[in-house]
Amino acid sequence: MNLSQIELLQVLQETQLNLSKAAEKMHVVQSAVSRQLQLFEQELGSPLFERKGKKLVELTALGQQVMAEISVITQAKQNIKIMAADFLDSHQGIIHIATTHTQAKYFLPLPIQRFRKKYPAVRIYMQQASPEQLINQLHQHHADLAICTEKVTEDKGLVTLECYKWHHAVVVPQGHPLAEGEITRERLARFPILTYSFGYTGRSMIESAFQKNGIELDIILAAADTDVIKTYVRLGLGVGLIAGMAYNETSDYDLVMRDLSALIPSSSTKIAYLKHHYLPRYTQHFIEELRVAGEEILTTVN
Amino acid sequence: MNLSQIELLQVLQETQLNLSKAAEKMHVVQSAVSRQLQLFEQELGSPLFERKGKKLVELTALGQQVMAEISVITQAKQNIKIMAADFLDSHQGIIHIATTHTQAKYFLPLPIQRFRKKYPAVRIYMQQASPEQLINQLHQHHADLAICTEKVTEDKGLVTLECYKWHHAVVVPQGHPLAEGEITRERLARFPILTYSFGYTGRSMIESAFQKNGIELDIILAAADTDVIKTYVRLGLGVGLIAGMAYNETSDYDLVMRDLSALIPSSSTKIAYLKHHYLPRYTQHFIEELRVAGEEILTTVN
DNA sequence: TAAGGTTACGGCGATCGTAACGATC
DNA sequence: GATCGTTACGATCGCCGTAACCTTA
Repeated sequence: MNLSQIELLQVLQETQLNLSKAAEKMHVVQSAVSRQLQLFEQELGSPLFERKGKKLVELTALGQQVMAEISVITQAKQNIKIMAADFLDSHQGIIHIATTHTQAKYFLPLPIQRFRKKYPAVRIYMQQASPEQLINQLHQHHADLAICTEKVTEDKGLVTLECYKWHHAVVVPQGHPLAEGEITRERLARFPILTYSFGYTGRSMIESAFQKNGIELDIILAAADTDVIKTYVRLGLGVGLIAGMAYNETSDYDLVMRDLSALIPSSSTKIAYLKHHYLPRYTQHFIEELRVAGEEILTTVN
Repeated sequence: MNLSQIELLQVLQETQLNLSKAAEKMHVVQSAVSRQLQLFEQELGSPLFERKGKKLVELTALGQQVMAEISVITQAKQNIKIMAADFLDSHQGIIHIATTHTQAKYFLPLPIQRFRKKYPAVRIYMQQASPEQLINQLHQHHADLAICTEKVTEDKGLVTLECYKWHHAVVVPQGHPLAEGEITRERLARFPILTYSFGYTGRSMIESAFQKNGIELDIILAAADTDVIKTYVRLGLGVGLIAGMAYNETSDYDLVMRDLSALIPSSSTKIAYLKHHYLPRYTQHFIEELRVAGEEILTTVN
């Protein structure tokens, strides 16, 4: 048993058990990985893969058990490298952030700007995806941190930190009936609604708030992206149900925002990362920066 | 980075950072391990050990962090081997049990005998030690299971399962005053006491039961071993305070046992093993056997 | 001077790459 | 015939062992 065999198994999983692709990923010829896999299985005494002809099609029962340990080893090995690099220079490195559009555009700019001032040599790579995909990104080591509102607390392999709480708001064009007067769930439900797609930015909170009261919303457009929602609100398609912090007084001067904290329970945006993933110091500081910015949102809103 | 370097670090810790001893343990010459350590430190970019001259004296801060991951890898690697062996033949293998004298002599014989009937090809290695040492044995991978009454629940790295509850008893020679009449804490405390050493077989329960009531015991002999206690009771040195199941009606016919469940709260014997240690099926069955035997003790006593 | 550690060098074996072949869609 | 995997063989590079040397109790 050696580490390249371990790595091979890890890569095989990422390539749907395709030896050729795995070989390519590992920068060796295909015959090499074929042999290494044979040697490893031989050493263990049982096959790790079910084969159909020569192709690997799935993991054996043993393979599944072993694969769990493989992940542990890969993670630990990774941690050692990160620790050492962090020890050498804790002001240099990369943070891979996976987040949703709303966070990327309306929450992250300030903390990232501040962080970059303190750590100019740390690169920040940001990728957008749906919350479900974010979690995948973490598990596949394509991201170090995920920042989002939905789903992350359910995954047992993740650590989640609360970042900030916020609530939804409705935006309408100036002169729209909802721009004035008290807003109730019933009144809101009379208009066509534009809001987030399932699984995005507190959509679940919207669902539960109205369903619990037996009111059905007429959602005529669902998008992952607040800007798309605003665009169609401006076109007069209906009222926009968006995250409060996604309203910008200057650029959205033509829209009226009305707070819905009384109607929809607050949502909570979290920071998530893999439980056994060592975070270098600069990443820990980045998280601090996020939480500070989160605190500020709380205080400015109140 | 490769697995033998990982193993080297692990072994170095077990040999108090002595390269020569580590080399011997790994069956290679000393110069080989010296070079491998250098290569590894070079790869990481920082030393893992503080050196005094050429000698390694302690871990650096980085070394400590890295060492934690090393243990994880070692454990995972071990697990893979165990899993594979278990998969090949789940009726063959070795169980290393670490336990105290009391358990080894008075509890384990029955379940071990039964287990051996079902798994004749599984070797059982048993070693006796104090509860503290037992925990060390687990951490150093010298034992798979620890069976004892004290301490194991405090260690965060261990899984503990309750095995059975029992209570203390007093043994005296026939004709001794305590052989008759009601036994109270006060009455008991008037006699010289022979019981277990600190940290052994429910000794902590004895302490707390009497201290809480402001009564001091005159413990004139403390042993790790029930048989030693009985021997001196027979010589008339005092009364023996032992675990109830350590009294055997036939072989101890010359002693009188009086139950103390009313005076000393019951003790609980546990099975402990390392949290991330994979247990082969036969070991899981062995644990089952222990718990069945534990159940039986409960029912026969009541 | 014994014990622990490093450095230099030659030899051996593990693992790789090339290449030809087999199977499956 | 394109994709995927296995087998054979020669070449290379990593790692070990021998051995000489350094350093500190």
